Amino acid sequence: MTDFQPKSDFLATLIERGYVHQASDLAGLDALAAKGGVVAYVGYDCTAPSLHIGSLISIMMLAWLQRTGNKPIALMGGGTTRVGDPSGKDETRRILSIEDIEANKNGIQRVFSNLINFGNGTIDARMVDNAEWLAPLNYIEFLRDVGKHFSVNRMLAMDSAKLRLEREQELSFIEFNYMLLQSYDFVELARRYGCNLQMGGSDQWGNIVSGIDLGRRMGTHQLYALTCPLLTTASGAKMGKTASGAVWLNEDLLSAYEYWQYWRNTEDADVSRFLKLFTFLPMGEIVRLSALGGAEINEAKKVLATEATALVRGRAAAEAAADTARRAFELGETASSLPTVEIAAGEVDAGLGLLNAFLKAGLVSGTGEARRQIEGGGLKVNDNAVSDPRATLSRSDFNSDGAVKLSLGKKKHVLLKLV
RNA sequence: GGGAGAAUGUCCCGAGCGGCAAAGGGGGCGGACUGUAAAUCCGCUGGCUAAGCCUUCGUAGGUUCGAGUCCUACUUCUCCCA
Repeated sequence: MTDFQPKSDFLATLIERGYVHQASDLAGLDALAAKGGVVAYVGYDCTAPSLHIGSLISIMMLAWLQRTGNKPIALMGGGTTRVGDPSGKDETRRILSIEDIEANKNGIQRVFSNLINFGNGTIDARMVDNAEWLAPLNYIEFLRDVGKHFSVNRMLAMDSAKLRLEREQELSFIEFNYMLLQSYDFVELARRYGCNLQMGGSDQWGNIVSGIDLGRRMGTHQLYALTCPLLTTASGAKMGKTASGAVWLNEDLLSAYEYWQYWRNTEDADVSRFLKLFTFLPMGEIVRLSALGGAEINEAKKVLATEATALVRGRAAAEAAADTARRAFELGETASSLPTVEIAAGEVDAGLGLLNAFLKAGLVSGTGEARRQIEGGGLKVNDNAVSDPRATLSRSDFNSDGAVKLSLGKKKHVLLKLV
């Protein structure tokens, strides 16, 4: 892959920035991309009300595709989610109701318009839902038209099924069918929209290639596959997980400030890779930032955080998050833009215990945890460590704006504000 | 259909002669060191109105002063035979 010299901007960019893990026919795809002839899709399951950063790479691939003169399609798995993809999963996922799937779909769709332009022009992106053609399918017809092209022997040999079988874990028939549906999606998109490339995470390789195969058997034009690596951090953790859960792309599930913080806390060894994958910064700038050593690399992390946040949440939100962080961490100020929780003045006057104050602020999950954190020196009120679990909050702890700063550890701060 | 085994702390894996809030590990959180990094070291990791009280070992009963541990039934999963 490294010795391939792409002629198209699309592949040149993707390869240079580290998006490419595996591809079915690089030369053929390159030729197509060089003349702006690629129509590529990525499918997204509707299993949660928002995508998280695990899906961000593939969205970036769609964005680059458009920026290099080709047409992206974002496919919502409104149909396939009713079945459940077994790829890379140990256990059967619970089957979601159709209402949940629809609600999730509505949440997921929102992110895309930040990164991709939708419309009716040749290069404008399309958003489609595979429920459109999967839901009305007739079982017998589907078996005759599509099912006959699949070999169970071959399907059993593919990783998604093989792993389950080897580990003697349940693989239900409904999941086993997922591959057929995803393959059929590819064919359907080829027929409807001239789609000729499917991209996705490396765990999707089997499903994608089997779609190419189905396309050939069902007489579509030549189809291509391109996968990106599944991301882990330099220290091996899966990306997108934090203490409080996934790193969501939607604002209502994770504030811009917290999203910015996620990127700010990137490990040194990941900075260069993430700048390439999760920003549109030109390579020259990335090379310069990546060369920063020691404490200076923090500058690069701030750029990464702001750029990555701007992509998904908008430039203004990203700048605001950066500013909040700068005040809180570098100037030691109590920035009024920190996450804020309101509290009734009467509650404070009645004598509010610190334990419960931290609980209200959402910094601890219970007073038990608050007690433990006090023992470990992890709780601070207005930057002063708390030592007495029986202490209470009083009016004098609040500043002139009627706010106290409660902190858990060095990074998590919440303002309690009187109302 | 017959036989054998398993289910443990609401993140996961996993020990547990009738005295158990229950070993150990991973993960996570906090502290120290740093640079809001990694690595390393230390502490914590059921809930609460907290020297006490309450609720936990698949479900429901039973034996016992006392049950995660013994008995019975049920549920689910795995394996072997058919």
